[in-house]
Amino acid sequence: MFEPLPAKFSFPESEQRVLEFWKKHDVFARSLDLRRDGPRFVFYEGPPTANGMPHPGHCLTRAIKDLFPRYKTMRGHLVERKAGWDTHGLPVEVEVCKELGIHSKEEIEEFGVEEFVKRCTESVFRYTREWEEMTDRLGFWINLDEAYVTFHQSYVESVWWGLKTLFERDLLYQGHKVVWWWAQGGTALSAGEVGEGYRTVEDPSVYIRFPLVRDAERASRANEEPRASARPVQGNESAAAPGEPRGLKSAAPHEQLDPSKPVSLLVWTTTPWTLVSNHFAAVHPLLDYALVHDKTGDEYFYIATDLVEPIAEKVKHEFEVVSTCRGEDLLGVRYVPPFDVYYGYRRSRSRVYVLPTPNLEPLYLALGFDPDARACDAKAPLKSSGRDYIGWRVVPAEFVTLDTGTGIVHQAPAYGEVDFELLQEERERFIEDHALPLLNAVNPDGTFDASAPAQYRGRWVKDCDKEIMRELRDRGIMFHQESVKHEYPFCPRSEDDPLIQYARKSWFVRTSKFKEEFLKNNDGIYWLPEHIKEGRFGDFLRNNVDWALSRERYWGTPLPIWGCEKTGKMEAIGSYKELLAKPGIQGTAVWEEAKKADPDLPEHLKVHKPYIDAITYDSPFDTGEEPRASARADLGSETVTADEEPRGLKSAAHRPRMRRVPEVIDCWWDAGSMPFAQWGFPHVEGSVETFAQRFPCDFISEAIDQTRGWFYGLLAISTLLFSTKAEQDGSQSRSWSTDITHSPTKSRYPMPYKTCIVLGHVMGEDGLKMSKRTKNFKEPDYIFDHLGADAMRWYFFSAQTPWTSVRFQENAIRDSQREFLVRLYNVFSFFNIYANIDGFDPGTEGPVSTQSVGPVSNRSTATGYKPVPQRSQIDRWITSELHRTIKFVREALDRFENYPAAGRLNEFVDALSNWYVRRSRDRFWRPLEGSVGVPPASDTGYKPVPQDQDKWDAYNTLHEVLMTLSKLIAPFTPFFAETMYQNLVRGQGVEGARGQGEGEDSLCPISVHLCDYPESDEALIDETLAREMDLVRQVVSTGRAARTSAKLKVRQPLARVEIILAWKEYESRLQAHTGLIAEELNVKNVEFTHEADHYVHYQIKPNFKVLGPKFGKLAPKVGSALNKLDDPAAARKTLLADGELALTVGDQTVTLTKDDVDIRLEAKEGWSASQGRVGVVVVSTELTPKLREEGLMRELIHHVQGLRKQRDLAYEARVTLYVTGPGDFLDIVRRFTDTITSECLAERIEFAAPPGGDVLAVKIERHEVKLTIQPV
RNA sequence: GGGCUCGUAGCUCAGUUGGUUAGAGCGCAUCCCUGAUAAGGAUGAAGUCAUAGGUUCGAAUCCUAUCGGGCCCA
Repeated sequence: MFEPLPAKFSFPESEQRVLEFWKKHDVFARSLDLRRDGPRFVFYEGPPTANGMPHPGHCLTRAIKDLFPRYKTMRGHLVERKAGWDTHGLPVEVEVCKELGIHSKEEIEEFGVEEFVKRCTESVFRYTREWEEMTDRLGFWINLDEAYVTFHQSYVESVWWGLKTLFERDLLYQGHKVVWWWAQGGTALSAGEVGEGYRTVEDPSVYIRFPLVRDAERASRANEEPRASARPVQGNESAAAPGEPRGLKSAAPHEQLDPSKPVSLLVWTTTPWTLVSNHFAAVHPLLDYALVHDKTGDEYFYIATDLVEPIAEKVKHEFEVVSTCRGEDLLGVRYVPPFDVYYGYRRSRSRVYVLPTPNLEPLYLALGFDPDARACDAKAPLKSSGRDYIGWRVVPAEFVTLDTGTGIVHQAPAYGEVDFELLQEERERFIEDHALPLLNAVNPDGTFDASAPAQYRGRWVKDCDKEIMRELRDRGIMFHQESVKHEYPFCPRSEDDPLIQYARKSWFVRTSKFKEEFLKNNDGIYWLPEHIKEGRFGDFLRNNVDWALSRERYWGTPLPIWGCEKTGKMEAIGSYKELLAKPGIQGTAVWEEAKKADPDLPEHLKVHKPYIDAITYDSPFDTGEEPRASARADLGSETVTADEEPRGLKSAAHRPRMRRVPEVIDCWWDAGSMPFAQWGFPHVEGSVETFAQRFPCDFISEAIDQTRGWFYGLLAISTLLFSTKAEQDGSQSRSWSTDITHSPTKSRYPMPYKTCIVLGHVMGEDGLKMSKRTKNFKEPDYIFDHLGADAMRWYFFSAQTPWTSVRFQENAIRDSQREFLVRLYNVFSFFNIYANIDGFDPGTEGPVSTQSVGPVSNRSTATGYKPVPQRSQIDRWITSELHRTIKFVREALDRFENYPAAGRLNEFVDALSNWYVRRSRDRFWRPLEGSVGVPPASDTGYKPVPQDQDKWDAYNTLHEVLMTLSKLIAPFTPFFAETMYQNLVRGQGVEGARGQGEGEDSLCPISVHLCDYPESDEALIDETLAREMDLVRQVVSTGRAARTSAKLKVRQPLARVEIILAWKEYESRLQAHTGLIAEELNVKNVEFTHEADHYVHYQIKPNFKVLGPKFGKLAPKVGSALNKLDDPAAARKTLLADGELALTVGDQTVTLTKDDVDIRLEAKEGWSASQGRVGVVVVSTELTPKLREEGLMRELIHHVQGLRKQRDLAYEARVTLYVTGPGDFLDIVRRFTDTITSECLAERIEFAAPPGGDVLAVKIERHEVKLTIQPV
């Protein structure tokens, strides 16, 4: 007995019961236990952040992450799944700021870092419950109880270990980076965040004069060597001879002019505030530049030659080109910038001088090379010998274009990435890096600092634009001013704050040194889709730049570097324990007191700001040597610096202390460290071994935006720490990694993951990005409650390849559910109903095999069991289809291709429902021999009799198929699979399932998820039968079309169909199935006709695939000649008889063979015929009286069945049928009494008016008939 | 602005190495069937394969450019 299914089956409700069942029996844990000795399949969970509600996109990721581990588990692997939470980063801080109603870093400091950080820990777990519920409800099996958490002490210390290793290998260093800076928030934003915040705004667009310094030195040289002739064209090499300032050798056109004439570079900018910090003017060395005479203002300008006309037109001035030159001729030309603050700066002569701002320190230091000069005249020594000016001269740059501006670009390296790179290039020419200062008149909070002109100090730079422009106009520097609309980024979290590009000191990891290793590693990764490997990801690796690691924020893994306050020398710390073991440790009390004051404070916070910052220790670097001033700034000192009086002297009485640098690190680094940090490697006991067993990983999957996030982080960090190159680098930490990389069982590449499925994004109902504002998507919970988790999962798996973006549409999910799950449910329910009616027993004495169905399966105790090969054709056919499907699905899943696998399952269920069950229905309905309709319960001692064998074959086959299917779909739709399994195999609904261990043995696990994945049995696959059945289905489909066109209902039996096949060999395939075709088409006879010219036209079509290569240019002509054949039927005969056909094409004759052409059939008009791919089917429309009578009988049965349904009678209920009507009709009914009573489960037919009750009056053809049924 | 990717029926998507007649499902319309009923079947309408060039005997497919969407980076 199978637990009867409810009248109204609800997927969501049944899923709830399955969830309870899993929980009650701890099925996930048992599925792991079961495979304890199996080979590992390593899965890494990319940690989500739980500070927001989970949305449909997260469901997709989690569905895919569940599918393959479930599959691998059923294939015998041990697939541990450790969850993780990403808890650090700016988004968390911003979320907390929002709650607190604060904004800037100052406000955070004011609020208190201690409390702030505590709030962050609370914020990141705000939605943990929702996340856990979603995870659970979706059926994503993952160990949430032992999740790794990136802010936990053991995790942080693991990350520290990695960073220390890199620091000691000189792979972690400090440098500058120009970032998109949110000044009000005091932080850099990630590219993604910047991308979100672009808006169209109107900004000033100004053309500015940079008057030239009429350099006497240069001019005299120019006179000696007027216009040097041919020069090499390569930018940098060209201009400067060794030891000479660049450009000095060449002569620029203006040097021929009268020195009293005003000559300027004309530059363009949209950010006037950056002019204060101007350092260079850049030209493209290979572009043409013109010296123009502006007749309107009687002055001279340099601009790019191609822009002379557009600019003249724009400003409505009359320009005259005096002469032209290459950009490289201008290199080294000096100019006067708009502001004097740096240009005119002079190093103080006084012994003690306090700089007004730390931003001046670089300039102050740079002037050390030429202490007596004003900055504009200062020179510093070059590597090549000689000296060059430290600024305010023309430099070469490849990035200069003619798209906008003047072809001469104002350079303020502190506020532009390319500007900054250019500064670095210039620096390369000098012996000392700091010979060229980074000029920066802006504080990190976006206000002008004390080095800026007095009227702008302390004000937000963008607010000063207008006044700066007015000043420049007043001073005659402004040449032209307008405004321009363009895209400019704003802070996406605080929409009124424009971002600025701003150079910050930052810590970098030298990833670029490992580019080759990355690529080698990438080479072995199996990417889906494939193009990621060489495309997006490969490109990213090839263009690798050093990882900017540090963040000037509060909530993140603290950078574990302590520096000597005196010497600036630094060292890295690998763990908290290591830190506490340092000599002269101080500051631990801060944490202890905080903990005492608030015992609930998470212990993990002690490795975080601000507590960790309080810990200092004695410097090991106090060797008495002089400090380097530049080193002092590395400790984040913003304090005033005095000449020759280093800050350290203040504490000279004490031993110098080691203090932590202030930064925290990029949270992507946290996530990328998870392969080892999730185990607390190497500090936690046993973690080295644990890690070694679980590295590298077999499978990860996240959405495409993780390419440069987690995917890169994982690969980069693992390669840096554990690759061959890492070993060669050598370090004291090497012993850790050798354990991993020397393990003979692990291949060195790829690491840290072997397969990566890159998912597309989930879109809203309208195909656009999901948006909380427009609410263009349904919440996951809504789908769970209305359609169920399986429906959502199936939609994700089956609707498209996982890497295309998918619309989250309720209707689409419902449709895919209907197509697969509902259809499958119908079959399942059909089986359930009739198996119970007939008392089919799947075999209770021996357990059902967990292995796939096959001749060896332990099912011999099932009612009427017979091995598959001895069963009927259709049973063998569906079993064969099942095993072909198993094979296909396994192969697809082994390649991590869920989409084709799901598609194949869908096709199988369609074949099962629309062919097997439909074709086999009457086998299930037929009464058991001698039962007189009363089904024998299995306990009445019923013994199968031979007459019933076909019925039991059908039950066995369908049961085997459904049972196997439940396992096959288990990784995809785990809930419904469980429901089916419990019902079919365990013989009950999940809620009634036997308790743990009870009635269970190795062959009958209590859950489908503890079963092995079905194996395909080649012996049961019959490819020939599959092809035949395919052909039959096509013929039947064609035949039905023919009936439709003749307007003959399928109920009406017909005398015969004729099948005309395009190819003779099809006939032999169909011969064995004529009975089936006859039944399906409700005809008495099936005939094959070969020469049927009266039914069909023949067409001889060119087969270009063969003709093309054979005839080349003649092929189209041969083709059209074939299409224009006068008598294709005759040509066909010739071809069939002789094997070849001569054809005249133009003036030549060609010979065609059978392979050169395609013969097609087309039904002639006037026949009830229809054509399909295989041929033409013609139905005979002639109705004999006998056929007509049969049709009437079927019509009658149809109405009776309608009545049964209308009365809601049980399927097996017996009735008495009352019929009245015309005598001739009743005669027919009498003749068919046997058929009617059997089909309608009628005990007898009364030809009398019924004794009351509902009477159905119908018209059957021309007969008025009254019908009534009464249950017996 | 650069890189990657996609653009095929009203919608969602297939379309293998180029082969002349571009498919499926859903939806729609008409009809049928109904003892699986949240079903099932048949037929039909619907496509300048984003656009423009090129290569080729032949292009949805290969090449180039353009337009549009997405993602990543500037």
